[in-house]
This record gives sequence, C-alpha cells and structure tokens, in this order.
Amino acid sequence: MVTIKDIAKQLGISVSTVSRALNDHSDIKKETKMKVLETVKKLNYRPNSIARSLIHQRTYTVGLMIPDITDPFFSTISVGAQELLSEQGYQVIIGNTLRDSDKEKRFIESALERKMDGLIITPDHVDEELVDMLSNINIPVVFLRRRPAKGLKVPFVDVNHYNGACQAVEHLISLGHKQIGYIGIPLETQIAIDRFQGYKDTLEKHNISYISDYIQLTGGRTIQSGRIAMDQLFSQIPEMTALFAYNDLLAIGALESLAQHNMNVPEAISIMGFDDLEISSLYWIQLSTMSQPRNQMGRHAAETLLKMMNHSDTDEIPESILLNSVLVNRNTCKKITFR
Amino acid sequence: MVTIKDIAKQLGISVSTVSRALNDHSDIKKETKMKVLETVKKLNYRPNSIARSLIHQRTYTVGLMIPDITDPFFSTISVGAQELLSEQGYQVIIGNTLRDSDKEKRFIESALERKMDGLIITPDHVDEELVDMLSNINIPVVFLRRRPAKGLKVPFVDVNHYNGACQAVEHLISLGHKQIGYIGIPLETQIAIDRFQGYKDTLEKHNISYISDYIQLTGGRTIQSGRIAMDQLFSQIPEMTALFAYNDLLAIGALESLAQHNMNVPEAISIMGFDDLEISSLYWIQLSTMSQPRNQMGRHAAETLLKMMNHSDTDEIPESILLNSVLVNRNTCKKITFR
DNA sequence: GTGAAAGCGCTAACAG
DNA sequence: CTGTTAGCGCTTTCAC
Repeated sequence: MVTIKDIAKQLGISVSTVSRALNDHSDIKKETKMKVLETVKKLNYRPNSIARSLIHQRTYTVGLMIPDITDPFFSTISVGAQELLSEQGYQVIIGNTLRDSDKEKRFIESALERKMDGLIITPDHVDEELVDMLSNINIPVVFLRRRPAKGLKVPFVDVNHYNGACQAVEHLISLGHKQIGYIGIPLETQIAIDRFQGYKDTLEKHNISYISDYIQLTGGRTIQSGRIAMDQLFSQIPEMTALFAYNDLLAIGALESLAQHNMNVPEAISIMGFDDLEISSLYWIQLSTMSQPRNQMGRHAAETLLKMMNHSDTDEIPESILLNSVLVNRNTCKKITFR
Repeated sequence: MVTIKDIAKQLGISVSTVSRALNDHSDIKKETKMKVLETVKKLNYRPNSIARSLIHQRTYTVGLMIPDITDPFFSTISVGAQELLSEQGYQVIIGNTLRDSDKEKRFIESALERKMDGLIITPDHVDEELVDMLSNINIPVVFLRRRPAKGLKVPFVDVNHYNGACQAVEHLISLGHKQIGYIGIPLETQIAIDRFQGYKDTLEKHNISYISDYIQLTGGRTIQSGRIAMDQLFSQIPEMTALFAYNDLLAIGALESLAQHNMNVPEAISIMGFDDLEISSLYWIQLSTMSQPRNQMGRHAAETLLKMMNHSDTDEIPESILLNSVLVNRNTCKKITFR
C-alpha cells in the first residue's frame, strides 16, 4: 500500500508536509504542494480514510436501517436520504433487516462497532432490548416511519397517515358516496390505527353512520388478501358504492375481485387506495390513491440527522416531521350514479 | 468513548490482557477473562472496528455498485449478494449510481479510500478513465451483468441472454408461430445484441425467413416505448401472430397497445417478454416471460468475490459465470389459430 | 499468564 | 514554511 510516508521519502520531505499539502493547509509553499500532488499521481496514492477516522473520531458514515430494500417504497426513501447525505460527504450503509428482530439488532450493533456517525432506522420490533440498546447509544438516531417508544428522546419522520385517510374519504364523500366500505389490516400498528381512524372520523364528520359490516380487516397486506376481502365484503354489502383501502396492494386486490365479478370500476363502485405504488398507474389499474412523498421523507430524515450530527454538543433534539400525502386522482373514482 | 484502556484501568491490568480476553486468545486465565467480559458489559464497551481495520489492513467491507437501487431487479440482486457476504462477516456498501458516469467514478474512488476489501460493480460507462482506474486497483473486482473491457482481468457474472432469447423464441415456434415480431432497443449493449441475436438465430434455425419489417427498435425501455413500438408494428404487419419483446416493460407496453386496439391476447397474438418483473404476474397482465435468477446472480457474484478476497495471494482469477434464465409460462402465449 | 512497547496511516500541536 | 513528536484504539511481538 502506498502511504504518505512513501511520498515523503520520495521527495525527501517530512510526512507532515505531505499531510499539509494534501489537506489544503495554509502554511505550505505552492511549489512543495505541486510536487506532492505530482508524486501522489505518480505513485497512485490514495488517502486512507480509516486512519483519518481514527484520529478525527468521525467516519462520515451513517447507517440506514430499513425493512426491505426490494420494496420500491423503501428504496425510494433510501435514495432521498442518500442524495442529501452524500452531498455532505457521508457514505450511507443500508441495513436490510427483512423485518427480522435479530438482524435489526445486529445491524445497530455493527453500526456502533464501526463507529458510524448517525443512524436512521425503521425498526419493526421495538422491544425492550432494542429500546435498551437505543438509550445507551451515543450517536444521533432518527426514526423513519416509526414512532419511538416513550422514553426515547428521538425525533421521527413520517407521513401524516391520519390526514391522508381523511382526505381520501373526503374525496369519496364529495363525489356523493355514502356507503363507503373499508378494507384494512388489524389495528396493531400506528399506521393501521391512523388510517382507520381517519376513515371513521371523516364519516362521522359528515354524519354518515358508521357500520361495522362495511369494514373488512384482513391478515395480510397483499393483492391476494385484498381480493379475498373484497370477495367477502361484496357478497355481504352489495349496496356499497365506494371503497377505501388501507393501501394500494389491497385496493388492487379489490379491483381484481371486482373484475372477476364483472363489476365495472368506477361505474359500479369507486375505489381509493393509499401509497401510490408504481403499479397503480398501469393502464389496467389507474388507481386513484394517496401518494406519499417518499423521496422527501428520506431527505427530511437525512436533514434531521445532519442537524443532530452537526450540533452534537447541544442536547436538544430537532422537531419531528409529519409530511402530507397528496391525492392522485386517476380512474377509479366517479360521481355516484344511483342504481 | 469507552476504550480498551478504560477497561484495563478499571481492573488494574494491561491493555494487552484485555485485548487477549476480547479475542479468545489461548494464553489467558479464565478468571481474568470473566472479569474483563463483566466490565465490558458494565461500561457498555464496544470494540472499535476502525482501529482493528487499521492494523489488520482489512475492513470487512465490500462495495456493491449498481445503477438503480429502486429497480427491483437490482435490489433483488443486492439482497442475494448481501445474504452471502454478511454471513461471512462483511458489510456491503451499496453505491447507487443512477447510471451517472461521475457517480460511478466517485464511488470507486471512495471505495478505495475507505479501503474496502472488494468490489462488485455494474458500470454503465466503461470508458477509458474507468478502465484506467480499474487496472490500477489492488483489490478484487467482479463485474455484475457487464462484460469487462478487454485487457481487464476481471471475472463477471451474468445471465445468458442469448440462450434465454433462443428459448423464448423456440417456445413461440413450438406453438406453431412463424410470423414472429421483435420489439427491442438499439444494439448498443451486449445484452441488446445477445437477445436480438438469439431471436434471429432461432428463426433461422427453423428456416423461418428473417424479415426486417418485423423488427422495431425503440429508443427507451419503458412501457410507453413498448406501446408506441407495437402501435407501429401492428399497423405495418397485421399478419404477425406472435411477438418477442426485449424485456417485460416493452412487452407490457405492447399489451397495452393491443388492449387499446381491442386485440385479445393470446387469442389474436402471443407475447413473450424477458425479465419476469413483479408486475408481469398481475391479474391483468399474466405475461409469459423469461425469468432471470436475480438472487442467485447476486450470490454468485458474492461467491466469486469471496474466492478472490480469500486467495489474494494467487494471481489466477475465478471463472466467470453465465446463469440460465427459465421460462415462466403464463397467459400470453397460445397455440396458433389460423385466421 | 501477563505487561511493555512498537506500530497500523494519518493529523496536529509545538518548535524552529 | 517545514520537521519532530505524540497519539487516535487496537493488536502483536517479545520479555518476564
């Protein structure tokens, strides 16, 4: 390996001079600097950032822990975060946890040993052990799309799921719909609760009676679950004129079920999804949905982390951020036509 | 920061003893080891892998450079590579280049400064500068989905695109088709050439005359390009009974065009794609296509790199690997019915 | 079994 | 302007 020492020897000068030349120090003769730079090229020298890190106690590395890099949702968030972070000279290390509790802990552990400067995480298992780890950490952490457990002084960045759901249902109501069904997942996560509550509250606000038969909570969050849920809902409530789905996957499953039953969308029934997946804009789908600002979410998380890393002296943590989702109106919603 | 020194001081022993205890050395009294481990817990000490790296000249870090992490194709490859590499204790650093020549070079540069142990790369711009960088590198490199420029002694891992295309067209021919169109991209990359050549050679092999009118090369590789290409092809060659598309995106665009013209698939025309994207299995699409073993590709690349990193003493490089794609038969191909 | 000391590649006082 | 030196946190000879 070519080191700073080799350059010094080659030129008959000291290592510190070389170091100064390399780091744009003021106290250096132009000529010496030129010579150093030349030799650097000639010997194909590259500074060893490991050694630098050891001295500066900064690695310019941040960890980004997400559940599934294969999910365009998270990969787009990552890109947003990376863009901003890499502009500031940070390397981003992605931890793909596959929602595995062990993998999550191992990643954080590894981040600590590798002395990363900060962490953006989307943990799926905020159990005692994790809370414990997190509270004994001496680097900044921001939660992404998750709420930190009480007691953890950690900022978070997410979409306002409640508002989004309200907006979606408002849209349906503004189109004249009153019999609005809901397909969702069990109320076990904050997101599930928020979106459902938005649905419920908006109905209430418009004095539309809330009927539990209109609600179908399924196990999974896949197209298939959506199809099965819609099959059921439809046979139980044929008078339903509109549907709000917890997410696009479920909405698309509903669309599939309706297609199989030869029900036209949006003529016979209107559908609203949530997420705006890439497939939702396909010719055959054209789903109206709530789009989440994924890239922005990543950027905001990065920005929050940067603030914390740059003011690690102060104890105060930045504000958490809730971004708004925006309604994307495609072809699955229509003004009600009375049958 | 808690260091090995703090532990030593706390226990009144020397740092080297602590080091030995931490690294499962033989020459250490069980009792001392216990005490050390206890103190480690108590002080919440974590070994500094930066310092370790500096000594061992190994970072247990490898770079994985890909064009677009947002593309499920590449993210799945990454997962395959990560799985294997992380089992062996390596951290994987993903470099998302967005097919930007500068970003590619900067990533490799950064990998070198951070003293990564190896590199798996999918460069989109193998220009002189990059070849130059690569030939002056002293760490193992493997090419993923790209062929190294001549002169670079670097192994590669890819799918056998030629064979895949042959298989796809064979399938169409076995169904009785003779008028088989092709929608593709300009023959500017090896992949484009391989797939097109497979199409052409297979027709020839079956004594089906090759008609250049049957071929539509489009600029982009998007659904939209596919739709436009099919619009054209269809108006020119109404007698065409089957189509092989360079990839699923183009095939889906063709499907869209056909749907708009009220042409039934597969009754009126059979379609074969290439890639097997997630959307290709959607209810409305059900595209027959060639599936590429993405995860495996990643694993093989990782394996090849591991071999090189573990035998960095020898100069010989491992064999390159060409994996086979497999035919996924869904609902867009049908035995020909004469019109 | 354990400690002292050198050194991985680099930076940053401190002298001169 | 430049050289000498200490030291970042750790491992590893070499003594004892």
